[in-house]
Amino acid sequence: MAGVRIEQRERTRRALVEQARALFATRGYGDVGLAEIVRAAGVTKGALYHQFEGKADLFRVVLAEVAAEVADAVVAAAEAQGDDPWAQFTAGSRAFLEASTDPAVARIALVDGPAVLGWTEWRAVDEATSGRHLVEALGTLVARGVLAPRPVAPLAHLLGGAMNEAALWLAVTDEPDALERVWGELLAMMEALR
Amino acid sequence: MAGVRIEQRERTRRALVEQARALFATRGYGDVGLAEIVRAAGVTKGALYHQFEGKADLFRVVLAEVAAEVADAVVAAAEAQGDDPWAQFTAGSRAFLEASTDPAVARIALVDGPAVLGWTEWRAVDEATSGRHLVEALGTLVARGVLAPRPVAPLAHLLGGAMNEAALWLAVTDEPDALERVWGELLAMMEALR
DNA sequence: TGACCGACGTACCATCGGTACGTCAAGCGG
DNA sequence: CCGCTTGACGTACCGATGGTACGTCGGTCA
Repeated sequence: MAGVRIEQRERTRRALVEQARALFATRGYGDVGLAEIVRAAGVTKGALYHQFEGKADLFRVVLAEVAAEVADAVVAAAEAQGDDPWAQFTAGSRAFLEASTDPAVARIALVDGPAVLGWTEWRAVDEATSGRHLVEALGTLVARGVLAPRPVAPLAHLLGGAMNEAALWLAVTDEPDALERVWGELLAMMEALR
Repeated sequence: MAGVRIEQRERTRRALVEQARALFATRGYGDVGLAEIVRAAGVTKGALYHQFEGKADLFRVVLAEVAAEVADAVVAAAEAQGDDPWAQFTAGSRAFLEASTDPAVARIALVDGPAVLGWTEWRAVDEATSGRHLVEALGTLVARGVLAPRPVAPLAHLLGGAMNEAALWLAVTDEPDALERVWGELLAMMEALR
């Protein structure tokens, strides 16, 4: 059978996640109540607490979705380059920067994420999505001799933090050429490591 | 006429800020209620709302205090060097990293700060404290020809973000030599800009 | 077909941040 | 020294919030 149960289940989960994502993105986790979320999704609090463990758990799912989309953009950009690891690295970084510049992404993934889930759990989500690709890219660069041998993990933290902060700045600034200026500096910073 | 009024005023403000800071540092802004804060400070909610505009305003004062202390540590470390601008730059950066590695500082200044006040206002606090010194240090490095002429603002964002992320990692990790490893990578990153 | 279970709505609760208002003493002009 | 003002604070209370208990109804399956 088609499974009316799981179909219904998935429909309410999708509605809750989508509406919660839209509300969290525009007004932030703290300023959005469950009543508003369930009203927008067309269900009740009973449905929400049946599908999720609570407000924070719903946010966790939203964050995972956002992070996965960003990671997909990074992978797509990297794969669009040939098999030049340096080009893949820079293209992936630029894709991350552009994707995270979306205010909705920045708000959920970079501002509320660490505060709601705690930094450690937030870091685990990042490590499972975009962060992993950054570590892998740096690893292959070292393995191929493009980068001098060095500990990859700390460098990934530094570069990731730099890109996160840059994305947050780009998300709120209104200078039209800000992205290119930041990207220029970031690229120079990465080139200097070569 | 010592001013019993302003003395009393300052005493309750100090008590509230100190207790709030301790509680926010250990359990985070969201998990600490006003009732607990005023109980620890030995006053009531009436006193809190007489001295502050609300919970977020109290947090704002706590954050300003923490940020000022970090900035003081940065300035002290930089001034301990002679008038070598590069030594001042690196010493200040290292002092920032060490100060922000304190879990209490990291939690308040780096995790909850942006979420509670919003990223823009949080950035303004940083810009008024540690961030300002970073921009100034980079400015003099460019002016003295130590660094090639380049836009300072984006670079400050990138370096500041890198150090923030590094501090957060150091605040939760238990590797004993993590600080030296991260510092080594950060120093290499900064040296590469020379 | 009847027992079971997953999905969900309703009613309710404790607690939270925030407000209104009363009280009391310090300050201050006369 | 007196009386009025005002700042500092406590008490009682409010609406809203996240979370829970429980009832119901329809799909599922032996």
